[in-house]
Order: sequence, then structure tokens, then C-alpha cells
Amino acid sequence: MPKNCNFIEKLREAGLRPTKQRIKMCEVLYNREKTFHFTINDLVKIISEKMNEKISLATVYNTVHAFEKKGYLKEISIDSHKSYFDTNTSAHHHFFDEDTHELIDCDESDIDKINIRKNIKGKKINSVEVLVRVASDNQTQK
Amino acid sequence: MPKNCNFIEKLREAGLRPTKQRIKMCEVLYNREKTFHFTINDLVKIISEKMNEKISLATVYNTVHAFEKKGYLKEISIDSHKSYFDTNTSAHHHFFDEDTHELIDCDESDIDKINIRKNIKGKKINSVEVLVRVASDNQTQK
DNA sequence: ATCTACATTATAATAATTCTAAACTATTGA
DNA sequence: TCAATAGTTTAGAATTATTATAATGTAGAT
Repeated sequence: MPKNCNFIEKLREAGLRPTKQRIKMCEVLYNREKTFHFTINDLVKIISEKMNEKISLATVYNTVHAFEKKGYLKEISIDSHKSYFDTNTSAHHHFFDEDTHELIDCDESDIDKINIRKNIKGKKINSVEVLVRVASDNQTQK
Repeated sequence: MPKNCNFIEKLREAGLRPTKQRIKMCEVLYNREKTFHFTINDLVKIISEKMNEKISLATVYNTVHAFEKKGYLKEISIDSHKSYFDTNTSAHHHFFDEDTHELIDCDESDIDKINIRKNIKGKKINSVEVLVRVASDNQTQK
């Protein structure tokens, strides 16, 4: 399958030049079954492991932010010490595993629609997101 | 009112020595009507404005983290670029004003109880928190 | 093929936070 | 009351994450 053609298209649509580095990053981010959650560090590590050519750290930062601005990535705030990004850019909820520091997407069906009873005058709601923190249940360990 | 006695007690209860700096920080944080949301920078600024004696930046970091560990403060993740802390340490929801970068607590009554339909095996839920991002409603400006 | 605007790169700069080690202080108990 | 000691504060250094810079490289248009 000529997979890269899709990425070249995708980049062009956003007005981003399809450079070697950006296509490489698309492959890492979007050639996946499931949505992908990562930190910049994770991404640099994956790229430097998977790819033969090297990529500059600055390019990874630039490209992630360019993708974010174009709506190809979404930043998730869970932990003020780490910036997570998500390839699922729709509004959705998350589980966060406090043992492994892993993020898990929620399906629409996992959480009922949230009803907000309060209004802040002159303000409209941009998003409503739930974070469910989980950790190993030591009760079952016995 | 001998307000500081309470803070000395509060610190002792947590096994923290009631030093001048810690009592000072308690005054800034807890002599308030409403819960207080702040960044370390905010706090340093407030202390250096309100107090006559100076306090070291390292002490503010140390003390905030000590208070957090003892459950006197809670860290809130909204923005990966800023660490917010909250004097309300109970599990509760927030509005975040994207214009002013201000955090607002939700009352219990503002948001219906969240029903989580998904289970992650071997994991128990530690907390469920909602973040409602709001911004100025330009529709009404007209 | 050449030009131009945009990208990439290594490195420097900045910002936030943590570490270090010396000086200080609250508590303990003689 | 007065050391002893264990915890605390402090300034500044070190570390880490991120952004800026400026030179070089490259995609796309002519």
C-alpha cells in the first residue's frame, strides 16, 4: 500500500510542506490501529529507534506543535510534569493509570453525557472532559 | 483572634515544624473566605508583596510540596505549561477560563454525579474529575 | 534551473524546578 | 537552661524541558 501518499496529502491539506521529517513523524503517529498517547520524549525515542536517519529534537518540537495547531494532535493535561499528546483529537474522556502513567481513551459509551448546571456569564463552554484516575486495586491482591 | 495558633497546630499535626516561613505561607493560603488557586509564581509574588521579610524561592517550592504531601494542598493539571495548586483538597470539578487563565471551583450541585460504565481490570478508581473549559462568548458581543 | 519562502539543524538561551551544602532553628532531654 | 541533633532555610549551582537563533538545506513555483 502506498501509505505515504496519504500523509503527503494530509500535510498538504494543512498547508504544511511534506518534508521527509514530517512524513516520518506521520508514519510513527498515524500508522496505528489505536490512538496513540505520547510525550515528546517518547516520540524522540521511538523515532530514533525505528528510523535509520536521525531527526533533530527541535524538529520534533516544531512538528508536534505544527500538528497541534492544525488539529492533527491534541495536548492532554494530566500531569503538570509531563506534556502528553493524543492522536485522537476529538473531545473525549480518559483513564489515567497512576501506576504505569498510561493514558487510556474512553469511548462515548463509557461515560454518560455530563450535565453542567452552572453558567458563567458571558462565557460559553468550549469542552467538558473527564479524567478518571485509576491505580492497582490492592484489595484483590490479598 | 489568635489565628496563628491554628496554623501552628495544623503544621504540628502533619509533623511539620512550625517555622516562621511555614506560618507565613499558611496565612497567605488559608486566611481566606474562598478556596485559592495559584501557581508557585503567584505565591512568591504575593508573599514578597504582603510580607516585609523575604522568603527563598526554594522554601516556597519545598513548603508547597510538603503541604501537598500532607494533604493541605492539591495539584491541579489544566495546562502543561503551568502547575496550579488548590487549597480545596477534596475531589471536585473545575471551570477553567481560557481568557483569563483563572480556575473556578464547582460545587457538588453544579455537575451531576458521573457514571463510569467501564472497568479496568485489577484497577480501582481513585478519582473522577471534570474540567470545563470556558471562554468569552463572542456571539453575545454583537 | 533558479528563486523564494519555508524547514531543519545544532547550538545557545530561557524558564521552571530540583539539588547542594552551609548556616540556621525548633525540639529534645540532660 | 543549654547543648545536641535532626529538620529547615537559603543562595546559588545544576538539571530539565522548552524555545529561540541563525546558518544551511529543500519543496514548490516560475
